[in-house]
Amino acid sequence: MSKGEDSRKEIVASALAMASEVGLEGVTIGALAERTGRSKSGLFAHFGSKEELQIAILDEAVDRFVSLVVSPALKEKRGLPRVRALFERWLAWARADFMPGGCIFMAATVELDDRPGPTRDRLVSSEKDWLGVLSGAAKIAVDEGHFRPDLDCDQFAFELYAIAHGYHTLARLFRDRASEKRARAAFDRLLRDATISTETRPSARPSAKHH
Amino acid sequence: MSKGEDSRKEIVASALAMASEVGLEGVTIGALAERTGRSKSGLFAHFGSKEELQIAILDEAVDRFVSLVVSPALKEKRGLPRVRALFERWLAWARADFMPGGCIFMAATVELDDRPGPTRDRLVSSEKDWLGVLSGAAKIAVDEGHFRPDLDCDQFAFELYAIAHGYHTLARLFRDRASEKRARAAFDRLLRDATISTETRPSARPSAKHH
DNA sequence: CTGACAATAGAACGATCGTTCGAAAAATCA
DNA sequence: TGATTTTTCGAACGATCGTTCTATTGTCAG
Repeated sequence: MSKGEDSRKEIVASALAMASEVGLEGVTIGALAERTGRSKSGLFAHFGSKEELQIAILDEAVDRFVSLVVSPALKEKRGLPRVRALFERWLAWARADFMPGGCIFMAATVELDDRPGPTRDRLVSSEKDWLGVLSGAAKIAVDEGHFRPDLDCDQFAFELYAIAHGYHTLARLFRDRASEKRARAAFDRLLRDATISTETRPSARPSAKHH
Repeated sequence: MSKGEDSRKEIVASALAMASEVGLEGVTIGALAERTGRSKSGLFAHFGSKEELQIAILDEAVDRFVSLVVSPALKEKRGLPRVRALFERWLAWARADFMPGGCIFMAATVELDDRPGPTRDRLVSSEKDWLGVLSGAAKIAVDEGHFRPDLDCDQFAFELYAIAHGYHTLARLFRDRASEKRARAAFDRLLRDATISTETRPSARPSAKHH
């Protein structure tokens, strides 16, 4: 690896940590330069614009997310074990030490939801992918017979997403461990509901088809 | 009302709208002055510091939240109707036209969770209050016999909180109406679980309760 | 109408923002 | 090694940041 790639990697890693604390916009060229012991212009030359730096941060985060959350979970057995792994690793991701300010995606979502542009586009597509992974994992669990056949997998993904966001928000705001227990309890309830077949519920009839 | 109070109100209202789009830190004195047709220093004099302006924004948001969400819901019948009203009004709040950038509390939470100070303290206490209202409403529903007696009301509040945050996040990120349906479905599932007593869950049994 | 006081404006402050440019230093290749 | 390219730096740019002054305007009671 060339020298340039090396220092770019190092800069982006530092920028990722910084962005998790102060947001993508809060990662200032000057502050990042000082943090990494470089000159403003020397650092700036690696990216060409602040927007490119922000995209580099998001790309780095996606890479790490895939290698720390998605890939390991895909090595778990298909179905319920994989769904569990995705959830557990997601929780762990949100407290990763290289993001001392919390999940960068959740921070970026709030920051970018009103600012059209390539940075936002990158975030939207990666979040869409992630929801697809969650929904797909649920679908596999259905196929494996772990979940009920009429489960709405997109709905399952939404609720999983909501639980993780609720956990993250409250854990960071109140600085306690309680919300982790709450999140796990909510996840258990979600699993219970996905597992139990519909005919055991009052108003449901044994359905053959889903979708 | 004096002239000063009048313009302060007007400034804060404009600042609230702006903060929902660009965050509390993004509300710059200069931009806000131009937006409200005033001089920087004239506007600044109303607050004395940017931090005070941010607190004023949060206070204004709390006032509106109470009068648009909490108070009306408290006029609903105790128990389930009130819980429903809190949820529905919360969803509506998140799309209020005076916050074109979405819920200010959710934006502020991400922005302030790493920045200790009076602004963060204000936010934390108001979020704690809100979770207390939700939990309390669930408790009343238990007392009224609408929810099962062994319901964990704090857990209920957490899950309601998570659903609303998931809705808000995805609605703003993907700019579609789908997440509203998802949120309502998740809420229904939450209610179903809070309603059915625990002993009916493992095995199927036609319950008497429905809404 | 006048005097007191509140509200707003204008100009300027040092600091920092993202960005540009040309030169020095370091790394790479012949 | 010498030549060349890549990487880094220092200085400066105009713009904007929050904030502080002083001066001017507007409001309102006596």
